[in-house]
Amino acid sequence: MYRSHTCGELRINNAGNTVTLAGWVQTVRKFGAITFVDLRDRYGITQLLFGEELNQQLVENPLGREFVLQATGNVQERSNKNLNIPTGEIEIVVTSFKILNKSAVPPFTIQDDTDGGDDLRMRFRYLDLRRNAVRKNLELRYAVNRSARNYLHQQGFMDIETPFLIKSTPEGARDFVVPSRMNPGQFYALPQSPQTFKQLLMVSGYDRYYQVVKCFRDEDLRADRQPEFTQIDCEMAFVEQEDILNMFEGMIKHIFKEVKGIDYTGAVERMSWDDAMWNYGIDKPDTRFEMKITNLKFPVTTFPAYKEQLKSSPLGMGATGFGVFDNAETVVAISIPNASDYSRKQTDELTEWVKRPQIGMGGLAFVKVNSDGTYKSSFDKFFNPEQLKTLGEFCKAKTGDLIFILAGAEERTRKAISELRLEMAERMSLRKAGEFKLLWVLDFPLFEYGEEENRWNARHHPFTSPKPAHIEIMINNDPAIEDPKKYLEHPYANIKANAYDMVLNGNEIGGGSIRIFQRELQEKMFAALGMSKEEALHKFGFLLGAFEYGAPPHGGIAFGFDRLCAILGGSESIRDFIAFPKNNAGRDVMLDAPSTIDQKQLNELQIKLNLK
RNA sequence: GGAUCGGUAGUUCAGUUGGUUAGAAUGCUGCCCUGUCACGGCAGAGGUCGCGGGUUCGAGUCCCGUCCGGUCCGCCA
Repeated sequence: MYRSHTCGELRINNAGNTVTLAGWVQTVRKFGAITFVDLRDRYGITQLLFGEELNQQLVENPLGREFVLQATGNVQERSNKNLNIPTGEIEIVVTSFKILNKSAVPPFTIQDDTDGGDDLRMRFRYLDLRRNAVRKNLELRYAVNRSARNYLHQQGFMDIETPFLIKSTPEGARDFVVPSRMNPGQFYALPQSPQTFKQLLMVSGYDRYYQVVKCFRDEDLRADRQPEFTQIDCEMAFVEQEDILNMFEGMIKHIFKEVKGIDYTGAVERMSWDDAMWNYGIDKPDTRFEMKITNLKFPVTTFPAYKEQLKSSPLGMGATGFGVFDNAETVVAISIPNASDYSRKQTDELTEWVKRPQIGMGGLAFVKVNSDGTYKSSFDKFFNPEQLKTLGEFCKAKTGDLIFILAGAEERTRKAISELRLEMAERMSLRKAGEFKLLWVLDFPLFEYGEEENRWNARHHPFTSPKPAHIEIMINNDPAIEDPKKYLEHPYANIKANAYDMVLNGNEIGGGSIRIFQRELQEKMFAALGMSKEEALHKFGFLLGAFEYGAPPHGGIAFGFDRLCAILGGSESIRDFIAFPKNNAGRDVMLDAPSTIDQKQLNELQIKLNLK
């Protein structure tokens, strides 16, 4: 028996017991004749007291940081208690000890506030994982996993594993490929998601499926993106959108309750994609705060429903004399409350901020609504006080507001104002850490225009069904785009999908759709994406075939598990919620992977390298 | 594919307009210390300033290239 207790469980009522502990040496504090040792395991820290009679043994067997130590002794109440730790009222008076293993001096301190940098911590991830901060994240991850599984199990979902070695279908993301030794010249692909398998399971009658499953995408990384990542992947048969939204709203609320102790009361807010883009400039708005954008000018084709607003806008029709506005396709504004006292330095700094290549705007115009009711703008040369007042009122600006205005090409400008909105919210401390705000974004466009090939791409994926009312548009119109500049006028641009995203604090945490389940419509969809009949059969023949044998209506959703954990843990980066993550170049710096392979292996695979 | 920030002691960092022997904290080693828990005190060891080239009387500092790491844009159905 190595231990009778963990290092986290002994309390004052254990006083008098004889116990044996095993763990890692956190610190050694020597005081002449007596020595204190903090012994750590993943359950906590317990103080060991080595008395005078053990001095000689300690000289012969010196202890160092991270040594693995087994100690037997008696629990006693401390004379000086440490109320900062749960075991702080007691200590173990050691009677005998044994060094189970020595340790080299660790390259960084194993403490909550470690001195180790990110790179070093990743290289020695097995040491980093000993730290409380990282361990807490993995514990949170496990709690979320368990909670999701519990909920889904209660709801009758069945966990079914799907294969990792599958067929490459390079539609969306790049596939990771795996050469097949037994089939020279042929390759498996690792799944970007179990999408088609879960649909086949619906055809097979497993009408409630889920899996906490690894997915693989060979694309460039970000702080919140890894080449292999985990999804909570779910699918249901005989459901419509409303059923899915209710079921998975329930799941997230269940997780909030079990993991964070938060009662998320009331229904999750719902917003159409059009409204999200119109009011926030992005399809995943952070709704913890308002600060909606005002559309002063925009292409009618993008927002046909708002034609009237364009007419009433002070910039919408005709020339103002200010070229920046007059020449822009889109002009959008946000009012920042209580910011009219921003200095020249601050507005200059924000101007530089929007001019960075990542944002890419030409400049930043502003209007201050002064406390005396007057308006002061960065373009006073072109606008008289009356015009400024009209503009300010149109933006619904209040006294003390600072209105920022961006002008430029539709897509870029809308994205920029959305970034500026988040940046200003950050500066005004409106993105509160402990607050969680969920949102469903609905009615996404089914297609998006692909400039490179001048054709339609599936915005979600090619298995997403159109809104029932829009199926006719698809069937009755040719997908071909004659004039690339007028793609927005093509009937396909108006087709909305039965697709939905769940957004948490401005992060997409899940997305899904009601699927196509009839062969004809699925074929029509492949054709719309520029796939020939032969190509569709070659890539997805199995699915089209399955649809001929009684495919039920079905739909589903997948949650980004790593990201969900990171947000619940209050972090921007998902790496500390993954035990062994990759760096931003897709490398595992601990394993030093990827790496070259032996010529023997290449020969077996009949692969010849052709490196540039 | 692109932008940007960084790389100096085991570690985290400082290092001025280019100028004598490159510093601090922490860690490490040794000695002292019977109530610490970020213990304390004294002493000591520890550096190819990422790498290569260039400018210069002289480069950690300036220039070019390259490698490594962080963040972002493109990309991510």
